[in-house]
Amino acid sequence: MTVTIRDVARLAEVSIATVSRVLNRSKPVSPELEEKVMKVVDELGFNPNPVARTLIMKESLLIGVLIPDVSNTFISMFVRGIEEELFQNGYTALLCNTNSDTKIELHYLDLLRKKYVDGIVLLTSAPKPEQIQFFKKHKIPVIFSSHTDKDSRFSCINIDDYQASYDAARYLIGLGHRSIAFFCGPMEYYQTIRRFDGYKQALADHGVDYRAEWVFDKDYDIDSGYNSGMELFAREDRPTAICCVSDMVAIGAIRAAEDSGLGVPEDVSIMGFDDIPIAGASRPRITTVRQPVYELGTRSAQMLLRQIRGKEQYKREAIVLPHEIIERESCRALTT
Amino acid sequence: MTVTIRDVARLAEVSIATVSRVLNRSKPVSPELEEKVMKVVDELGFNPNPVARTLIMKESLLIGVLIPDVSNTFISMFVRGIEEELFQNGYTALLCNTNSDTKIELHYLDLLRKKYVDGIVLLTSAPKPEQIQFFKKHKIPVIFSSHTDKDSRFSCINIDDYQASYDAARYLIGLGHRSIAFFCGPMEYYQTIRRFDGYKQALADHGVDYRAEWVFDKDYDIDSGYNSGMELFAREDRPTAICCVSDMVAIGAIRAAEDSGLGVPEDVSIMGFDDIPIAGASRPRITTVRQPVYELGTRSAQMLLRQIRGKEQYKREAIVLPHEIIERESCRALTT
DNA sequence: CTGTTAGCGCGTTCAT
DNA sequence: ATGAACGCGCTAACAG
Repeated sequence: MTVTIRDVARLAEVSIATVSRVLNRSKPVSPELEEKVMKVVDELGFNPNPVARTLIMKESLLIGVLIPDVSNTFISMFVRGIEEELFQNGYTALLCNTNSDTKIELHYLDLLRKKYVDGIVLLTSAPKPEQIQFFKKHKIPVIFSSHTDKDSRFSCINIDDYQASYDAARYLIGLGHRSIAFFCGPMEYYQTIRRFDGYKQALADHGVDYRAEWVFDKDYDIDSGYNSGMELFAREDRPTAICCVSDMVAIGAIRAAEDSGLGVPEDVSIMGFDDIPIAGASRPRITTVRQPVYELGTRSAQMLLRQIRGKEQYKREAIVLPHEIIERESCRALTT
Repeated sequence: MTVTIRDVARLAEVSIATVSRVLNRSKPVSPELEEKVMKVVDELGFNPNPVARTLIMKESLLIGVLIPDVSNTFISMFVRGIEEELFQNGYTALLCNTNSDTKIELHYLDLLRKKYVDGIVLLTSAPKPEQIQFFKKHKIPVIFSSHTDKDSRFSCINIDDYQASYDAARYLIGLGHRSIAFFCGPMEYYQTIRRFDGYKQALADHGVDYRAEWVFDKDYDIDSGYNSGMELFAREDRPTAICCVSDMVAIGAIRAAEDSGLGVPEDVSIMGFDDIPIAGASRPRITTVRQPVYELGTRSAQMLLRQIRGKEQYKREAIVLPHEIIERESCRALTT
């Protein structure tokens, strides 16, 4: 049925070793034989079986991509970047949604190892001890994305979450706001903590009061933004601006504002994060902190490939990509 | 380094055949030996190497997922459904973005075959002859999603695109609209054609004029909707309503309306398609045709697994999932 | 430069 | 019920 290296060898009247050598250029072969082999290979449409190859070489051209949830736009754009880069290099992505559940993450990690993936890109809520442990033990090339993982010895790529959040808050302060709420993610997330710190520092540096009751730590989705918004807007004492942890949260918050009879940005300024496509098209267009998502993906893949190819010589990299404030319509200057 | 079946056999003082038999329950083994084996398996934490297994069994527990682009929300939700179901059953998804490019599709198809994927879920613009050819030749289990592929012998799952589009147009007609534009996808897409037919039939059945200059066949994204909108709204002779091929197109169209000084739904009613989360949160909330995306994904996976497990006995299935019109704020009744 | 041979790790006959 | 031996398709020593 399927044509094997043996069939090629027989028809070309050479040994299987020779066929293997011309196909992999692993050792010199005389031009005549090479031609004979290639001819038969073309005729038969021979394709080396990658599984058999993996069994020996311990390399599969497979990359594991561990993420919380693809249906999140930010993540799917990130994945798209990874996949694009991997494809260019002959690798394929194994998609693993974990919901940030530690058990599922570990389960997948183990599965990926057994499938001999050549490397793993990890996008997780925080670099968990179990994960660190896993990669210390198994030495599988890995990139931690969206983390700035100082202590550990693993490569990582991220924006500067602290600074980005600081900049967002400062931007609002620059607009004249003195009461700024913060709609962030769960406080177990390393990312959340960094951004929260940036936010607080910006307030502190500019003499703006920090108010714990204006911090809502729900999740990254629309509903979280909406619920936080409805809760906040029902109070008498409202802030004039809100920093959101994602554009989706911002959209939920804007929705909540309208449902509470508040105008954005007339009554309350709302700032997003990520700059997904919808941010520039929604009403109002959302002022946001742009992350180079797609590039985060391609760069992750590139780093991982460098690591895979560099083997032992590879030196850990820690890349920080620039963020940028995109001014649009959802935040206005306070002219008291 | 890695523990193999041989290590287990040695420590348990049995043959590797016995170990294999208890692990796969392929043949009866005496209780005593079974216990001995399991004990050693646990102690060593032995995991059979799936690659070696694949080489013999020709099954990999890998499923190829061929899609145009994950970063499209509709698609990423679909993929999420697939992945969730596969995970429950011990399978893993290989993600393949093709941009609907026939060459890339074929390239991936061939790659997947060589990796011995157990099956493939295909979400493509149209069931192309090359694809039909491929699956006739290689007999790999496959599900065509978002296609109602009558002629072919392959299983498929979809909503009724024709009827859904018909219903959308009729809904608008029921609201009193008599001039309805259609923002659809590329006419090479089978899906586009079906929906276009449904739209035209609805107009015909209700005595509404069809106007070719009100049909814009761009793409499924925000920009397409925006560009079509800007072009249409610049004209003197405008329709009172628009049927869009996706919620993203609707969002672009709404944006274009506002940029053209038009209110939605006061000046123009705009209807979406898909009902992605953003549809219910954007301003105005988008009236749309709901597709059960996530279920489309899980059902696709289930069908594929049935096919894989049923082998020869499996009979082709063609499932049509229900759609539903979700009334929200972007369409209004015309009170002339 | 080329061919022969021994595995990679596992499932499965074929004898016992 | 159990074990020895073979082979899945390929790469990499090892001879020549």
